[in-house]
Amino acid sequence: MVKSKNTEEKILDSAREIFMMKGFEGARMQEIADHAGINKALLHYYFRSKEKLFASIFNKILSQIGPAMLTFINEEIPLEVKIWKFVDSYLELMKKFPRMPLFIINEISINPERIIGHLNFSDFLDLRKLEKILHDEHGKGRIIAVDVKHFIVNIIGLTVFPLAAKIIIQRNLQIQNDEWHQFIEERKKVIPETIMGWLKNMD
Amino acid sequence: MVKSKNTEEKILDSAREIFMMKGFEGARMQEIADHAGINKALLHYYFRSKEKLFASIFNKILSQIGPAMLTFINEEIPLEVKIWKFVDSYLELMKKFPRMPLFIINEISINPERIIGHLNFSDFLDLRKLEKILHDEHGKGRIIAVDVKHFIVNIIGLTVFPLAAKIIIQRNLQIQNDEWHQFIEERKKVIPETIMGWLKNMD
DNA sequence: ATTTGATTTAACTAAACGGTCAAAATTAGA
DNA sequence: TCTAATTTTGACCGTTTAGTTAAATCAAAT
Repeated sequence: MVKSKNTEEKILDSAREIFMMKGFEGARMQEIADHAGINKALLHYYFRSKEKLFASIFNKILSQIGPAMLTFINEEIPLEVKIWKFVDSYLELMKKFPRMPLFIINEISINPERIIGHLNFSDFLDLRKLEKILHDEHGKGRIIAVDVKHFIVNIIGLTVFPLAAKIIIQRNLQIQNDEWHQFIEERKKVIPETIMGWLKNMD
Repeated sequence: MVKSKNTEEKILDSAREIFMMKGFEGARMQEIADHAGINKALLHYYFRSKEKLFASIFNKILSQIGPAMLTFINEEIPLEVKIWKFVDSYLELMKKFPRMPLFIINEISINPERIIGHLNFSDFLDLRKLEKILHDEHGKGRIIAVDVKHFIVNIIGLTVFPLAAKIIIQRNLQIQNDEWHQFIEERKKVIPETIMGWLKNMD
């Protein structure tokens, strides 16, 4: 006999929702149970502790991020298109779960021990390969020489920051809720332009 | 008769330390008291509640950020230098409190109501003025036409993200603790280069 | 229909937490 | 030195929290 798939899924969905909204410390098992429409005891019946429940949803989330951005690097397409594909797939993924980036960064920063082993994007982001691509492009005189670390931090920073700091940006740049989607769409153009402008800035 | 300045300062320092490390929900009044070397009752004697103590350090922190980055915009210096000055002053300020950016973004995102009124960088960042600068530079044919919103998000994203995601970046790009300082120094060059490359990318 | 195992519930526990209180200690002015 | 206000403390309180337990319900197989 299998534990009702429905109940387990309802729990995981609710846990993700509440944990993302309040963080590990701020989340309450009672609130997760309420949100799932079940008893608190049943919550502990499925996932023995808050820590284990958190680990379940956290692993699930992390395992979804990688593959969603994996594809672009191996395809035989121009560098600019690779960047666009990365930004596009990342921003599309985050439309469903806007709080995900900030949630992940924060929980890892506050409690790195809990995470060890889970998060290495080396699984889906081959540093050496990327380094080779940049090196080759530079060899062909197409781009300036850049450090792959700054290349990655630049792209991810430009992409992730506006999502993580959404509320602050909305408040200060006065972007209404209905304009936010448009702003994110614009970034799909702006980010590749920014990176390529940098790479091609050959004075 | 004045409340011992020493004790109040010790409390505020400890509170900032603990709150930044664990967040509002994760922080414990007992831990803050221990860190300050005082009794928990004394903590409540100085700051009546956890909320009020948190508000005190949060306001203090926010009021320090603005002015530290204020100066650059009004000076009669080239745009690139303005950007460099902003990045430099921001990164220097964050050397003392590396967890500050993530802390601020997270607490505001989780509980925006608590913050209302505190955070508007419109006090020190005049959007219209910046817009005029970009417009004039474009008029002189020096840069492409860009949206000031993306200009700001780009600069802040490139600057703040590596600080906020420090642990994740260190793990994945294999930057040791003693190399981190060097990496941040490098970003003072990379960020202005990235932005200016973008702005001057006139095909 | 009865049995067996999985699922769900209400009621409970122990510990941790923010906060209070009254008394003790300290400080500063008269 | 004495007094009065401020500062500091240990002991305490009520609530909230994650987690447990034992009984009840349900579903499927015999």
